[in-house]
Amino acid sequence: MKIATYNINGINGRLPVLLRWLAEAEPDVVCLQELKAESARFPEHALLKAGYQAIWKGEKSWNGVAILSKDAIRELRDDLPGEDESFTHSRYIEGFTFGMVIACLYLPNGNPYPGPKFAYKLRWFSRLTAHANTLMNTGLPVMLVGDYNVMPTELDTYKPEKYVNNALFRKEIRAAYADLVSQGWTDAIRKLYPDERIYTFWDYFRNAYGRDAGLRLDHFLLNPLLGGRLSSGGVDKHVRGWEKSSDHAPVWIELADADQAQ
DNA sequence: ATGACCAAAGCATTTGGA
Repeated sequence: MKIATYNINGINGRLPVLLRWLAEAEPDVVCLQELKAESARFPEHALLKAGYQAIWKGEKSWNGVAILSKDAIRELRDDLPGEDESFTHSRYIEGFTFGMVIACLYLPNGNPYPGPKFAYKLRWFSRLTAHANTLMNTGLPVMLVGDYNVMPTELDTYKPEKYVNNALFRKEIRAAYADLVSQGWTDAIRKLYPDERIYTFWDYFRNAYGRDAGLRLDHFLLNPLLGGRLSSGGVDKHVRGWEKSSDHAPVWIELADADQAQ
């Protein structure tokens, strides 16, 4: 089965692009970020017509996450656990579908560094890591999918030196990512392509896509039950070149059936 | 160092994005 993640950057403005890509790529499950729409404005009907059931959590103007599935999907939670008065953004939704727990997340950008937004990003990350530890120990197949707003290593940006003091690449945030992964998660795309420069985002500015000045920000973290089923994956880079495209491209992986995995 | 391009909100221009 095929699972994808796509920071759509406005689900209503880019609905034609999303539907075109869904018809072409035929993923079974899709995690979406940056809906930029209130929950009531989620295009549920158009997606049902395209064959997808959905769970979502929007908010006015910004953020917003959703999970689409060709099979029934049950919502498990619509935020990370814990208390934080600044935790009002719609950045996390977790569902159960195809026998797996799928967490769809949109980590804060965190710029400018240093500052309160970067501190918020670190706080958000530490709560994700705490909850990830809980999920890791459930005994269920789990994946943490979405826009992490983190380039994990120097291989994940076209120009590492330019990003040393950027919130997407600061050493604290790379350390937080490495700390999360060390719980036993597999970074699926990096596992499949250990040495390649693979990007999932190209800025609208400065012809970044044309110059391939990209960043790898969208990740699949698989727990060991799913890591053994990973069979392929990639970035639908051409979609970034479409008219009215998001600044991110869809990323996808394929898993072998549970009974075929070893 | 700056600005370049987008969407949303709301109807001009600001804000956030990464």
